[in-house]
Amino acid sequence: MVTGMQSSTSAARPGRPRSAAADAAILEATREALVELGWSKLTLGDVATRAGVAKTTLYRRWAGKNELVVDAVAALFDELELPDRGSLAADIEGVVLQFAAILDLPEAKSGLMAVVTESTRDDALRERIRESIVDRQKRLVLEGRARATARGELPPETDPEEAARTADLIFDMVAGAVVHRTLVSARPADEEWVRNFTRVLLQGLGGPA
Amino acid sequence: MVTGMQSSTSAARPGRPRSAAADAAILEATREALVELGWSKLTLGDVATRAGVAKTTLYRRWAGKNELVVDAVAALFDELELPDRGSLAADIEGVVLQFAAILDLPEAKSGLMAVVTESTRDDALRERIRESIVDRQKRLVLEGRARATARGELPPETDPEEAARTADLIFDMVAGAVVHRTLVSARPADEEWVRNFTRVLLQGLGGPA
DNA sequence: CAGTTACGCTACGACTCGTAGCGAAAGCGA
DNA sequence: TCGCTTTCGCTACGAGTCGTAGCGTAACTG
Repeated sequence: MVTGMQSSTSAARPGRPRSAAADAAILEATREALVELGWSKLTLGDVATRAGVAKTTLYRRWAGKNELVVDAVAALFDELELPDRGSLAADIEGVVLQFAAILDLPEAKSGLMAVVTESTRDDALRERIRESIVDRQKRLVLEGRARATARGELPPETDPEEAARTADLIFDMVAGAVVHRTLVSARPADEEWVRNFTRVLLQGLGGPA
Repeated sequence: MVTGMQSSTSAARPGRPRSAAADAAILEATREALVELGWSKLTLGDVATRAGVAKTTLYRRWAGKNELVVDAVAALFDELELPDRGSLAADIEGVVLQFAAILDLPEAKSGLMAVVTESTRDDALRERIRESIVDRQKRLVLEGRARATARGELPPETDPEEAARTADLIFDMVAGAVVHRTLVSARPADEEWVRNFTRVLLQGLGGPA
């Protein structure tokens, strides 16, 4: 969730507690509005109406459109997993297809890209995106590499700093390619594309066709 | 420029001609406003004031914010070139560094991402982006491959359909990785990163470190 | 000079923004 | 049961932006 609450298990403060149901309804209404209206035409007043809460309630919990949409979209990426398919190539293909399926949702398309756009001028927002979305998924790269190393498909890493750099690079290459394919080229990241992508990623451009 | 004019060298229509200087001033003012205000806070009224034209003039030429920013940003990418550096790796590194430098401009960051975001809900806008930005740069991939094939660094393509698919894949991988590195990871695509990226792209993950 | 188009300017209704103020509701401890 | 505290829904508000219409003037053509 990562709302800006004062967290730290404040454990039963006095007064009326915030409605957890309202939180869920607001986030769901936000995703719904993203699908129907897109980012630019989404208004907080409309979201409040859809969620059945007052506009003021919404402003009491989120600072603005950006923060709200980050939370609404972040949940979509939490279901990503890396099932063990027996080989590095198969593992990559599997997780990339999952990622592509999520990115194919209209609420993910417009929501994620919009907050990334806004983050170019808002460092706090960028940090929030990194915490609640990006860094959480980087685990997939580390896990996949660990498995592949155990299988003997990749040489063991010696320099930990070098290893971290490579992990970041892989993440940028995988996520970047899928996003560009889906949003800019506007063509589906289907099985055939993923197969070709994985081949180039593993064997390079000179590899067998 | 790619404004929606009726083109086809309409050759001296009657009446007062549109001021070319106004076009240039508006696009320049748009880039300036993107730097200072970012996408979401950019208003067409402000752009008109900066450019020294009336707001109505602006609306007579562009349908809205999206179309205006596409034209304002497209020009930034036209200076990309592919100087012959003697090897495929060096060619790639050179053009990627150029691309990264452009993406580092604030007006490119916020402007490009914003219109891509809007294009998820506007097919006409996406097509406009493809025409005036994306497809124009795909030439770099084709040129680089042709050179590499001539040098013997890549096997000659036999199936033209397969060749086109691969070119699209490469473009998504290169552009996507640089964009993700620059905007999402928010770290510089400097020489070291580009060197590592190129190595993985050419030799794959299993290649020598 | 008449015809046509672009221009700058002003004004407008419609909409969204984010906030303030109010009374009522919901939880807590005494 | 009674206060105390916080949240809630609701209404209202000034400020700002949107996109368009109307008007008189400027620029160019035949």
